[in-house]
Amino acid sequence: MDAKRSSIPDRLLAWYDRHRRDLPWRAKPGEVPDAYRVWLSEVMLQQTTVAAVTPRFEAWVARWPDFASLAGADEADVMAAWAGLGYYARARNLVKAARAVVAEHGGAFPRTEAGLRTLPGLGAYTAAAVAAIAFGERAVVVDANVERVVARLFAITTPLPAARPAIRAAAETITPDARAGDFAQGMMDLGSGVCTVRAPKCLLCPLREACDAFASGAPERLPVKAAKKAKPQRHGTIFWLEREGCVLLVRRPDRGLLGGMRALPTGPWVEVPPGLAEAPAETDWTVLNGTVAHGFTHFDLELALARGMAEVEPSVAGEWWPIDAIGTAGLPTVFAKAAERLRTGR
DNA sequence: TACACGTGGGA
DNA sequence: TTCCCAAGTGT
Repeated sequence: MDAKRSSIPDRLLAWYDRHRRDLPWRAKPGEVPDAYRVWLSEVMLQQTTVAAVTPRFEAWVARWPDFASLAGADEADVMAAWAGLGYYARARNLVKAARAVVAEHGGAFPRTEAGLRTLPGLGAYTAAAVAAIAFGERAVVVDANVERVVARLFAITTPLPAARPAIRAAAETITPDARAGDFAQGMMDLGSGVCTVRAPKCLLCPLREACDAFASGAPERLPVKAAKKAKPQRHGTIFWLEREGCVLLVRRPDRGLLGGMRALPTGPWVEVPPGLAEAPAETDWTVLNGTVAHGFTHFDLELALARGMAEVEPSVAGEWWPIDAIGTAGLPTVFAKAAERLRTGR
């Protein structure tokens, strides 16, 4: 490795010592990291911004401060606590992993990348990040920030995701044996605040002199990404069934979209508006004017809203939830949005 | 490998 | 408004 590359770890660590972000899950210099908090934060931060995670992290650790408390939690409470954060498999896997730690590891988190990797919800990134940050293991931590920084440092022009092996190999060559956790967090802070997607602040970058993309004059062109596919449009109907000041909520199947979450009953989500298909009860439905639009990762959804009074027993299993407490039900955003419209009938 | 899987914020 | 994107994982 040439001299400009060999200086990267020291330069990055020195920059981190001066500019590290103070985050609620991050141990202060000299403190011993709390593995539970490190793990929880890493899972919450998957595809989710620091701004969105911060208040949710604080509320979560106040309620479930360690593996034992989370392992003993009611799964429905956990899912409701996760509502609005998205990617709900993360919450299901948090409970599974906490229970595995208590039942199979004697309450102690595995301390190696390989051991962590066996737990549900800990993939290549999170296992490496926890091993490095919580336990000081030298692990090669590659998230979207690191991908961007490394693609630029080494001027890797292969489009993502095909570039992943080359990026990992390059990251391997600059990962130090000591302070691997600080190095990982430093790379992420650098990617987040300096080596940004648009308009990178190269004049503030400690690695500028080692960066081939900076030398090229157009670092923002890297990394190259593959073109994305168009999102299909789907249509559906949400049903608001009332009885004595309550509304019928169902629990979605454990697998699949919004799995395990409390929800309003819906019909199918399909190419053509399905009308009142699969309504949860026979009644005189009123279809509201207007629709609710919601974008998921891989399709856009337009929902018609139907209101009705329960005159007979519903045809689906569910729970009657007080309408004036609908905010405590832990509904995913798409249903919270619809509920706000339906509650008032507008 | 490719796709399913959420959401809110910035430009 | 629309598009892009964020500390990815599981199948």
